Formats: sequence, C-alpha cells, structure tokens
Amino acid sequence: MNLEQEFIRLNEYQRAAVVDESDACLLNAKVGSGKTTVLISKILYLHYHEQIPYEDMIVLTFTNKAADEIKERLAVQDESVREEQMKGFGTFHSVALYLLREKLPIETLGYEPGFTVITPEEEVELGLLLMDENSLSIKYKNRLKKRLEQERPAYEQGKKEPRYKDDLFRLMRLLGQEKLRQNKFTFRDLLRVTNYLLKKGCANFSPRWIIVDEVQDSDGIQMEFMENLKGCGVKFFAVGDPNQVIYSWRGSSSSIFYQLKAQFGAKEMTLPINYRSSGAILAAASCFLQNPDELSGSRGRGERIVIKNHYNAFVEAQYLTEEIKQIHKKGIPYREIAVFYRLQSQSEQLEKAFAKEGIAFEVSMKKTVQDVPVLSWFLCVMRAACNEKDVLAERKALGDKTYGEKQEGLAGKIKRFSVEFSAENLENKIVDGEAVYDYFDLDRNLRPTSAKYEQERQLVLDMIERMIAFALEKKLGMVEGFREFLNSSALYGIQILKKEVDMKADSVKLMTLHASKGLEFTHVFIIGVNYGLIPLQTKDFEEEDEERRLFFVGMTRAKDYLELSYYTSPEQVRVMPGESRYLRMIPEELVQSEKKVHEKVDLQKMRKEVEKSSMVQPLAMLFGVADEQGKSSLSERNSMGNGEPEERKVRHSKYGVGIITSEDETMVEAEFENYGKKQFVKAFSELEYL
DNA sequence: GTCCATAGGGTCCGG
DNA sequence: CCCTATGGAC
Repeated sequence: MNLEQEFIRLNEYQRAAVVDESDACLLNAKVGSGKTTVLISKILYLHYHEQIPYEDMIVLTFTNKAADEIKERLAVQDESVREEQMKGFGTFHSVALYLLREKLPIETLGYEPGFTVITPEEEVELGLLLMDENSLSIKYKNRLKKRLEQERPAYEQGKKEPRYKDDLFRLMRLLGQEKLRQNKFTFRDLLRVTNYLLKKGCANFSPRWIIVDEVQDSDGIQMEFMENLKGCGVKFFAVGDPNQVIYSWRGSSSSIFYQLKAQFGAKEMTLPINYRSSGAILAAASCFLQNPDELSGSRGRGERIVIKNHYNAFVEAQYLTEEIKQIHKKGIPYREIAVFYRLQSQSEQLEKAFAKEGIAFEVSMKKTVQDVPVLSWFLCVMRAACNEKDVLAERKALGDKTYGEKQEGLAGKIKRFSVEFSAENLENKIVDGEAVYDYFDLDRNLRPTSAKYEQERQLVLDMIERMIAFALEKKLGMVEGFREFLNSSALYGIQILKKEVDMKADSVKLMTLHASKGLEFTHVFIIGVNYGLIPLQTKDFEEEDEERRLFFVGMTRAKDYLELSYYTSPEQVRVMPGESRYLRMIPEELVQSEKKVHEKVDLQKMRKEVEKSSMVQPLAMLFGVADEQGKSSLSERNSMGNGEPEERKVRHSKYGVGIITSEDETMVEAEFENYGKKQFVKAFSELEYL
C-alpha cells in the first residue's frame, strides 16, 4: 500500500479534504469532481497515516450500489482488507442492522436476538390483517404503503390526527405492538430503534470516524442517526452536492446540506473541478444551476451539444438505432452509450427497435423474488422456520393456495427447524441443498406431476444453496446464517434470473434520469425534452426546481457527446408538442448548428398546429402555440435570473391587484396584499395582465 | 346498494 | 389534463 502514490494523483482540493482533521467537515463536491476517489483516499489515509483500524470507521452510503463500489475500490487499493473489518461500511440501514445485532442492548426494549427485517410490503400485509381483526376504518387502503410511509413521521412526533382523520394512527400503534410480538423490524424501525438506543448511551461501541457519501440525499431520520453517532465523540466527514438533490419527494431537502453544516458546526470544503465532461457539456449543464458560475471544468470545449427533433417516439427509435450503430462502428463500445428518459414507460419503443436491429441493450428495472411465486412462498417457509415468532410468515407458508400444506407435517417441520439445524445438532454433518429440501419434504408441496415442477425445484434448490453459501461465508451456523440471509435480502433485494443492470456488460444502457445518478458514459442521449415530460408538469415551483436539477444530473453524465431530442407530435396526452423551454435555456453557441433543420421542422409543425387549432383545442393553443410565438419566453429568461427583474402586475376579481412573483407556461404565481401568494393555472384563471 | 359530485393523485423509486 | 376512491344523497 503506497499512500504517497495515491496522493500524487489527487489535486490540491482533493488532497486538502483527505488530510483535513476538523471534528466535522462537509465536502461540497461538485458534479464529476472525484468525490468517491476522495472518500477512498480518506479511508486509506486514516487507516495508514493515522493508524485508525477499519473497524473503528462507520462509512455510510445511501444505496447498496454505492456501498459495494466503495468496498470494492478499497479492496483494490488495499489487498489486505477483509470483509469482517468493514462491518461498519454500508447503507444507513445495513449499518443500523449491524449495530442492533452486535452493539446495542435491544433486549431492554423487548426484542430478542433472533429478530428479522421485513419489507414495506410485508408491513402492509400485517397492517391489513390488523385492520380486519380490529375493524378499523382506513381510507385509501390500496395506498396503505404510501400512507404508512408518509404519515409516520407525523405520528412519531405525536400528532393527534392522520391526514384523512381515520384510524391510521391507531393502526400504527397496533402495528408497533404486533411487530414487537413477532420480533420484527421495518426499515424505519432499524433506524428509529438504533437512534433511541444510541441516544441513551453509546454502549460498548466507539467508532472514531463517521464518513458519509451523498449526504444531500439523507432524510430526517438519517440526519438523526448521524447526529447520534456523532454524539459519541466521533469525527465526522461527509461529501455531497446540493445541486444533485433529486429525491426530495422521498424526504431529503435541498437545504439539508446547510442544516447539517450549522448543526455540526462543520467546516465546509469544496471540490470545484469537474473532470468528467467536455467544456460545452459543462457550460450547457451550468444553465440549470441556481448559481451558474460555481462549476468549472478541466477539459477543452469539445464537440457542441446536438439538439434533434423527431416526429414521434417511434421515428426517434428508428433514428437512434441507426445512430448508435454508426457510433459503434467508429469503435465506441456499447457500454459507453446511454439513453435517458423521464418516465419508465418511454423505454418501450426503444427496446423494440433495438431488439429488432440486434443492438445489445439493458433496461434498468428491477425484478425481485416476489415475481416468482414459488420462491416467494419458499421464503415464507424459511422466514417462519428462522423466526419462531413470525406467525404471519407461517400462516402464508401453510395457507398458500398453490404450495401450502397438503398433508400434515410442514407445520411441525417449520417448528422444529431451528433445533434440528442448530450447530449442536448438526455437529460436522455437511448440509447441502438437497438436505434442506428433503427435510421439508418439499416434493409434497411442489408436486412432481406439475408442469413447472422441474423448474421450480431447481429454483428452490438454487436458493437454498445460496443461503448455505452465505452462512458459510459469514462463518455462521445454518439457522443464524439463513436468518441473516433473509434480513440482508430484505434490505438488499435478491437478484434472481436476471441481475440488475450490469455496468460492465457491453450493452447500451436505457434508464430514467433518476437511475442515471452516479454513472458516466462517453455518449449520452436524453430523449423527450418536451414540456410535460422534461420538465414534467408539476404542481408547484419547488417541484419544478427539482426537475431542473434532474435534467442537470442527466446532462452531466456525458463525457464527450450529448444529444437532446424532442417530439413534434408526441402520443401521450400530457406531453406538449415542440421543444421544452429547457432547450431554449441553452445558449446557441454551445449547440451544433442545425438551425435550418429546426426551422423547417418548426414550419411543418406550425402548419400542423394551425390545422389542429381549427378543430378548437384551447389548451394546446395556450401551451404550445402561444409559446411558439415567443410570447412567454421573454418572461422565462427574466425568471432565470440574469436580467433586471421587471415588476409585472395582475388583477384578480377576488384578490385585487398583485405582483407576479414567478411564472412558467402553465402557472403564474402572484402576491396580493392581504392575501399573500396565490398560484393560478393560466388556462383557467381569469387574470387580467396589467 | 347505487348514483354522482368532488377532491386528490398521477411520475421519479432508495432501504 | 384524466382517473378513481370516497362519501353524502337517495
């Protein structure tokens, strides 16, 4: 391990961040500035220069993917590092699980060591059961999962009534009791209980450093987790980028970076230089920042950005297959090419076209074990077998219509499993998949006469083998190992049949803008840059800010080549024809001049619009055509900041005269004396512009 | 139990 | 915008 060699590769900002010794430090890492490199170097520096054992570091990430990347890259730099030294490395939830398992006195709260972790889906099932048993009345029960997640913070803060004034809070209380009875933790419980116990005392656990990745994505309970860890006299180092907050609908806020700074009295440092993107790409992306000057690049200007117009998604898909083939012919591997879109549904046309033309591609979507009935059932059997208190899993295992108990026996096998397979009982007997399969006598449930028998049997056997391998790797007994496998798969998901997107495979990647975060490609296409898609039609102006950041994230994935496209005649109802105003926000000199093509297309489009408008489409007129004439684009440029903000006034029949505070194609917000700020949908409000 | 007006959600998707 | 769950009217 040559630390010095590591250091030579870092720039001065990166180096300063690595060696910083403040009690709390927040690193504002601009997009593409090498934050993961700094994180890894920091860990190595602490370990080899400050002699801090890896075991005394807590390294928190937001996603499993990020956790894996950090562990992998660390292992490359330091071959001597072992898995068990990195127990404190992982997502907030998996680290909380580790603390509850090994460091915190959960029995003081009535939990037992064999506890299990359940998914949100399972909590909903439990909730529906309790609802019936206690004849509670719950509104929107088809959206119970969402309601439980969204209203839980209010409940925990002691709010009296749920949003729809039903029995939801009573249900939450009952759920709490039932989960304790069944010895189960939800994802949120992992953090909540850990927080509670940490606050009471740090127990026999005293890390020396906390290192946090993508800190801007944390929500309230994760903030608390960091605070409580830090309360134990630990040094704190976090990296993040306020410009990449795209999950605020999930509880993170764009101000969390600054909240954290104030709360921890943290020293702020920055990584200002982008190494990833060409000058043109960076300059274009900067148009979507609050403060466009804050980003600087290290590369030359490079190729200009390309803006293309297509008739519709179908035509575009044909074009993209040809274009990508050409790029590939020039020697660019498929893995360096990506297509981003706003909605999951937009991948369909592309998938068809690519498949037809034999272009290797992968779509980012996840398939879980829940989609395979036999495995879903088998995991219930295992969950019941590994947690004797899990009556829900037991009921589902025995009562399943297809696979449930056919003859007496399974119930007893489940009950006795933890004894039969305990370390003492097994002694040195070798356990293989068949042994577990035969113990449960699963042929009775899978029925050899069934058409799917062979396939299902194999799926189950593979699953058992994986569980055994997991237990052996963790050096745990079968029962404990299986239990940990089930817990980690609740948190991590079990990838079956098809792994999730394999970044190393040589294929074109298709994904949503959200899914693109953290990745990079030499060639990026962002499709459907129409109003109604990018940006999505949003309810308020805060959501609109987030759409801008999302587009920013997408653009900054591109290293060398960025192409943006929009539809003349989109099929979906909510999508407006013609270029999104986001495209107009990019200065012309950064765009490859295809203006002629544009104008031609625009003329065609205008003709179409005219034809359409004779069929009376007042909304389309307002959204599309008024815009086309450049009427509202003037105010748009003003609201982007650089020009003098001129004061414009409106009159409303009820509120009187007010001053426009912000506006876009659809909405206008105005402030009225005595009434404050009000928002209006332009198409419906009868505002008089003064 | 059925009819109808109305409010609210819709997309993105982590652990 | 379009869809649907909800709850009052009957």
